[in-house]
Amino acid sequence: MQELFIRNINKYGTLTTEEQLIVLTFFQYRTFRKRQYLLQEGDIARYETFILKGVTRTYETDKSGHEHIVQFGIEDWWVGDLYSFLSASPTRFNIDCIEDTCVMQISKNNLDHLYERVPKMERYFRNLLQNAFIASTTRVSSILVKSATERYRDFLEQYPDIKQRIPDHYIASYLGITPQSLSRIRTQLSIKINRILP
Amino acid sequence: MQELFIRNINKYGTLTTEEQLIVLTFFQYRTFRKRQYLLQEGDIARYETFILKGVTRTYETDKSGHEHIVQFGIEDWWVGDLYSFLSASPTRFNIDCIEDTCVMQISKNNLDHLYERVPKMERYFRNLLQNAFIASTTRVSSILVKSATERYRDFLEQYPDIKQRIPDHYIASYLGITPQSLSRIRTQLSIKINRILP
DNA sequence: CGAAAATTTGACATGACTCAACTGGAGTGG
DNA sequence: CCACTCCAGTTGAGTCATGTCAAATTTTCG
Repeated sequence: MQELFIRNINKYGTLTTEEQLIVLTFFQYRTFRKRQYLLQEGDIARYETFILKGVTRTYETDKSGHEHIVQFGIEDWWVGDLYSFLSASPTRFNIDCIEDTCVMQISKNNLDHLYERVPKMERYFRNLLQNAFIASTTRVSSILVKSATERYRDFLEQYPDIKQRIPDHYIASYLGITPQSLSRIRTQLSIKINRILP
Repeated sequence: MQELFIRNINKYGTLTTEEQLIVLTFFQYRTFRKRQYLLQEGDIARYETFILKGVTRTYETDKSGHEHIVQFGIEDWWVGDLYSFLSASPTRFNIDCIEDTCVMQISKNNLDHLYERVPKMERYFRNLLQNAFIASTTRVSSILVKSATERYRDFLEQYPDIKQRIPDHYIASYLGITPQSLSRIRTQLSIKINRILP
């Protein structure tokens, strides 16, 4: 399964077989059960995490106790709290698994060493961060600019396959609305569809 | 003024004097007037931009014609549309100047060459992107989790000096609310303050 | 099968928006 | 330098989208 990881790295500059082996020694393979935490509010994020298989949710709890999902993680994607990881300060996020999940993890120390040992990885992470930043910017713009209905449609389009793997109330939380509102949006949309396909 | 730029780069691994000179050859110094566009919707973002002096706003126009500010740019910060820049596709953002603004700009070609010529810059941009990504994640979380009033207070705290330089209705747009709502929030807050300091 | 969780639905409350009018200050042209 | 315009900011009234609370229904999973 770890070849998914190597393939991901090779997207941004191919590693030699030897480099691949070196890189892997800096990572730790781990598995998590459904509902298990990868990270809990107040912890320091000791690892950055690449998902080989499974789904995670990164969420924050507001002062009235409601959860807000900031990001989903799926195969071939990184999750973590970069701020906590880099500054060794307590995180305000929780990350847990929606499915049983297999990951590769790297510690701050190992990451620092990895950059020295395999300089190509500097470029890999730069590219990764470019994509993550672009995705995050798109998310900001989408929350500001679009209606809940549009955001839901975009979500379905962007993750057509993920729909079956994530309960609706999590999607609602990600969209920034209540499960009740999402339910109403869905009936609205299906009414429209039924007008065309009766 | 350009020493601000060099100092910024040196935050993440010091350049030799020679490297500094090389780096500068890849950049272009430019000035923009207040209200002038750095980038317009539909353009391809040819440059990434470091602000030496001035203030910019990056905004998007929704289908009913309302503007939504995604980011402000001030001294010592980068602005641009990274997606458009990297993919050479038309941008959906506008960037214009709130004050007369001086910048350093680099093209995609020059940036690619720069990485080869001065590999340290790879690390600089990685670190830059880390910070940008963290900032963007914080913004997402803040929009999802906090009320408009809280976000306004956070904004004032985060940019205490910027308040005088940015009209309120831009701040409202950045917060994702109308100028009217912000005005009401402000009177609410001043009422509360006056109760303590009558 | 049965308990717990997820989803839907209804009634009502509320925060934010729209539209519109008014105020005051900044900038411009005669 | 003043008069005028224009734009930002404020305020009020009414509306609407979304939230809250509560309950019914459906689905999931031990």
